[in-house]
Amino acid sequence: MDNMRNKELADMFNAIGDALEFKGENPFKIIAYRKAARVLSDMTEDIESIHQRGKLREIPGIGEGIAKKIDEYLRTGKMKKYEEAKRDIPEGLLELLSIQSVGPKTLALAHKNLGVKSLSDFKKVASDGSLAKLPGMGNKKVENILKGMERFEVSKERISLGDAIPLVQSIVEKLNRLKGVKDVSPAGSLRRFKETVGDIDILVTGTEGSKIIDYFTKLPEVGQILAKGETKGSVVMRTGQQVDVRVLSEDSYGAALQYFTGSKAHNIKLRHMARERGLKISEYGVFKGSKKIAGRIEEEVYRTLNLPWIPAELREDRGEIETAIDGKLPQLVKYEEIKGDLHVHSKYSDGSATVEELAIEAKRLGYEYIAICDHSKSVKYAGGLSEDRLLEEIEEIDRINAKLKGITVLKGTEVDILQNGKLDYPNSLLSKLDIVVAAIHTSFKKDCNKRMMSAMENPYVKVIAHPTGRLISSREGYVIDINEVIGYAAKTNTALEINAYYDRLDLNDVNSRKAKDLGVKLSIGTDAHHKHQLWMMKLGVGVARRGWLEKKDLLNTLSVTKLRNL
DNA sequence: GCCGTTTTCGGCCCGACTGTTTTCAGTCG
Repeated sequence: MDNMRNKELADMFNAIGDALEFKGENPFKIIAYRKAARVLSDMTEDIESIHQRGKLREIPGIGEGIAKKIDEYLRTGKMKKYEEAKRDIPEGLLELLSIQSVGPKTLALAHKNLGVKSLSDFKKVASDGSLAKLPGMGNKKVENILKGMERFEVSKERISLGDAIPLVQSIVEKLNRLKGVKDVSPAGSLRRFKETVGDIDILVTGTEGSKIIDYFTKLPEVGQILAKGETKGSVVMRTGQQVDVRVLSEDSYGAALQYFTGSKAHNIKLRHMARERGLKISEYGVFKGSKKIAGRIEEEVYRTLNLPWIPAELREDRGEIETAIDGKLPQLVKYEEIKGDLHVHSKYSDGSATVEELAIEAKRLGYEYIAICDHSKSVKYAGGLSEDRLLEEIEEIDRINAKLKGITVLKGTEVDILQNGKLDYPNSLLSKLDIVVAAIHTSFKKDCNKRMMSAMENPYVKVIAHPTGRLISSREGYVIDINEVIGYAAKTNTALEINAYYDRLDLNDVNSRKAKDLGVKLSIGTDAHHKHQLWMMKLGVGVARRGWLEKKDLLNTLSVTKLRNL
């Protein structure tokens, strides 16, 4: 619920952009609207407060025209330009732009000449030959559009990071085994650890491109081949994800990696800077006139602009380039600096592994500790522990700690924050634990701010778990003012969790950064319910890095002793 | 529509591929 106006305005400007594109307006005008939309949704500050201070024009990407429209909307609740854009175009038509090989020109052509208003109209004119007869169209184009429609109907969802990473790992391993392959690296939003990814991009250096592409397109998990050449192969996996592999020469590997990692906004800004210096950046290198001056590694590309290398997770055009110019980039936390997982479930509640199995797996992962935080008694559907059961678990943890060397099991709980704001266990019990994580699991619309704040006032509560409650694939989350929660966490010195479970990633990148800026510590927990889910720590670290977090901002980098004495 | 140590007007990020063309438009990443 945070910054709602920003989101509304961003959606409106994106819609205007789509409409103008459909109408064939000046492309740069369209870019301007989309840029304004992106800036608004990336902003941590509420647009209303900026508006009240009269500082709209100071936001980069917001000029006279768009500032006026924002003002109009915030004052009257309406925006004429937006109403106009919506009025002229049939509902749902612009969604068809997501069909592969269909862009604004093709769609406008079909709409004007053949009256296409929906997917079924569009399919009909594609199949009966009338679309192919239009000027500039032809049989091959229409064939591609029909293929695109098939894919459009199956799924247009972005892939979750938790599904994409294992898939990419297995492809990377297979490519690495092939003779003639030197480097293999994922690029794109996956490398930036964005919470969902569109298509998966993998870059390869090696000789004999066509052999590499041939091998890739014949992998057993490939369902359909979209394109196949000497430098690029594009496929749809049986599981539905699109994967592109590109083969490059070593002397342009860095430039290509930089280019294909994105984000688009980050790259546009870099190319803008290059232009000012009389340079040109492409996926093949940095050029001064026709002379190539960089391209082997990413560092070279950044160096030509007098910039330090910028970690992929920061490349969103959220101030990282300006900060790099000032030489003030954060020392992002590294996965190797994480000493343990601070939120894991065992068989005692709804997990599938025993405490000992989890401890052994944690040790194998190189951790110093793992915190077992099973559910508390009121959470019946998740096998919440009665007070006696928790005491038994505490005793078992003591026995395991005595037995196992090289790993410490921390006694914890994910104690429920009840409807009335009270905790599900008495303080006398909480005092026996190493770490108390508190969370809301019921009544998402009832007094969530008040309940969380009252939990933070409890001296034993060290962490608030999944503070917004959202599920990426399916749920909005609590009705909550996250800014107030973050502010109160700062005041009470309570840490907020970055829940690393792939469908949560909660807090997200932007809110984690906000928390850090207010001096709040963060705690990464996988919320794993199986021992094979502990790897998702990597996703949590990805979110932390996207949130500009450093080692000192996280509880997971503290020693066991310091954690216990929090 | 935005923006300015070359500009308040005239630019605006770059290249490949494909299919339709006979020199280029549209789409994509």
